[in-house]
Amino acid sequence: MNKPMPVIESCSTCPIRHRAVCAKCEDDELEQLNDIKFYKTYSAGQTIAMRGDALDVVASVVSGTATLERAIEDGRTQLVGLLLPSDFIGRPGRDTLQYDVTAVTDVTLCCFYRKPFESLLKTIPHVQERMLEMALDELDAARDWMLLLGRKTAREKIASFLMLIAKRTVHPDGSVLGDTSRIELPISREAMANYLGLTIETVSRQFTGLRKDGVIGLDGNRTVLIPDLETLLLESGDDSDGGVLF
Amino acid sequence: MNKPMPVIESCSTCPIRHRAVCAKCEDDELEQLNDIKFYKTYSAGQTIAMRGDALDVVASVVSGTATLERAIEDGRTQLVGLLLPSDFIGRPGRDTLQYDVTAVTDVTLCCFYRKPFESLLKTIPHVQERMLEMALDELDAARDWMLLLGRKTAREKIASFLMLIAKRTVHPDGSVLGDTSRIELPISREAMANYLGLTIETVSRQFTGLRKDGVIGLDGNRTVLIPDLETLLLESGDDSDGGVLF
DNA sequence: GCTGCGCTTTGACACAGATCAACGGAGGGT
DNA sequence: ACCCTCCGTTGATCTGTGTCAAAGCGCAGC
Repeated sequence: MNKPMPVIESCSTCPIRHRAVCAKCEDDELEQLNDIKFYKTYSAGQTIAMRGDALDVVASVVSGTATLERAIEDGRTQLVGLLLPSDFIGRPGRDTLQYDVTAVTDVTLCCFYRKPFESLLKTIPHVQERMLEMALDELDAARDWMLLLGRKTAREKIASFLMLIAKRTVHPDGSVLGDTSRIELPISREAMANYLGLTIETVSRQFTGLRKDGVIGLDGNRTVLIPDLETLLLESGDDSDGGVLF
Repeated sequence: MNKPMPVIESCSTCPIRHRAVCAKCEDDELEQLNDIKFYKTYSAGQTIAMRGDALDVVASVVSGTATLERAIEDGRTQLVGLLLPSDFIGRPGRDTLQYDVTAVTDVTLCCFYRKPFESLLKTIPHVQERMLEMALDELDAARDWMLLLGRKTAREKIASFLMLIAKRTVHPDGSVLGDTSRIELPISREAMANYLGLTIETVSRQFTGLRKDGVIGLDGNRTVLIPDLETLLLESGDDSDGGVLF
């Protein structure tokens, strides 16, 4: 179903070396992280952790996609985060997990036991620095998402989501935005619905609508063709964005 | 309209000394912050800063309430944060502001120029530590809010909002949760609507509904009586919460 | 005490998206 | 090749919330 998981020898060859919590580390600091890290893999669909679990381990996503989910009694659920490679799971200074974490594709995590990691935070300022940066970035992303959930129409929500994926898609040649004309959706219709505060039926209808209007093309369920990124951006509702993409 | 602003002599007598970014500072560290801080006040309704503004100054809210807002072209706006005393405005490492910041009551800010503040971050680990803690807390709050915006009904949204205010209300006697039977809403119906992803008409109708059902009482527009916090919690949709209130 | 303005409430109606239900199509197991 | 299951699509209808409109209420200024 998937390509075999790449074997990672050491931090220096790690694919997320320059984007994860370790991004700012010097070689000697990296060494310290290297000493206490360990890898764990999960297969698609598997639960990584559940709300209320003891938070003994924190981790970075090395490859694959996972979701962060919040649920209420009657079955309603809201996806509150999409964890792509380099994203961080868990938080120092808290001992139970607040969300359900699920692997949606096969996932490899670079894990640390929380306690030693917390000690390292104090001795390696570059890790804490990077953690703060990442937390603030996620906070901004969460706030943009609040605008989407509170005020955007279904069509705008779908368009915004596609823009998000397009922006985070790394292409085979390594470029990030070069050819965004073809993107792979990392999650199912159901997960998308949960992310966007919609039902799967509405998601499906909006996809059909955007296709009929020529904004996107569909090639199977998971592949979306974007003939013109500008048009899609317009549909997303946040044009005149100040234009800052990253 | 308001009580006169309290004059703050030094950090040691500051009302937010133990909750703001400086919470973990030792006396000598506090001294350093003290040296570069300055106060600024805004009156109710005034714009503190706008999206796109250069972010030369970062600040903590000392007293009053401000809002963090995101807008799209056609006038739709979404409140993405409620800034109460001890909350932080601005972020190190970014040079333009992402949101509109508005004072909803008279507000006093404890300000720092961003550049020197960033330098201090590197030399005073306790500030960075606290910033990280606060950023992660806000991230959790933002995610809970995403659940609210994406999945809750109008009535649940209002109930959740009232719970939020009840929890953060500090009573005259200094207790936090003691007598929550009477709370003051810090913001107008319009701001509430923008916070909850509703219209003011719906907000109004839900207030009326909750009153008719005896869940709350109203005393004027800004004062809400809560006969039974349990009942309100039930209406908010996140009972079986794990019960952790703080 | 009146007048006018802003905020809130209430009412009538419209509509986007939810809900309920049926169908289609791809992939895997036998 | 067949069936079965899972996922996505499409259709018909319902409903919660938005929209448009008007009326109530409190408060500042004259």
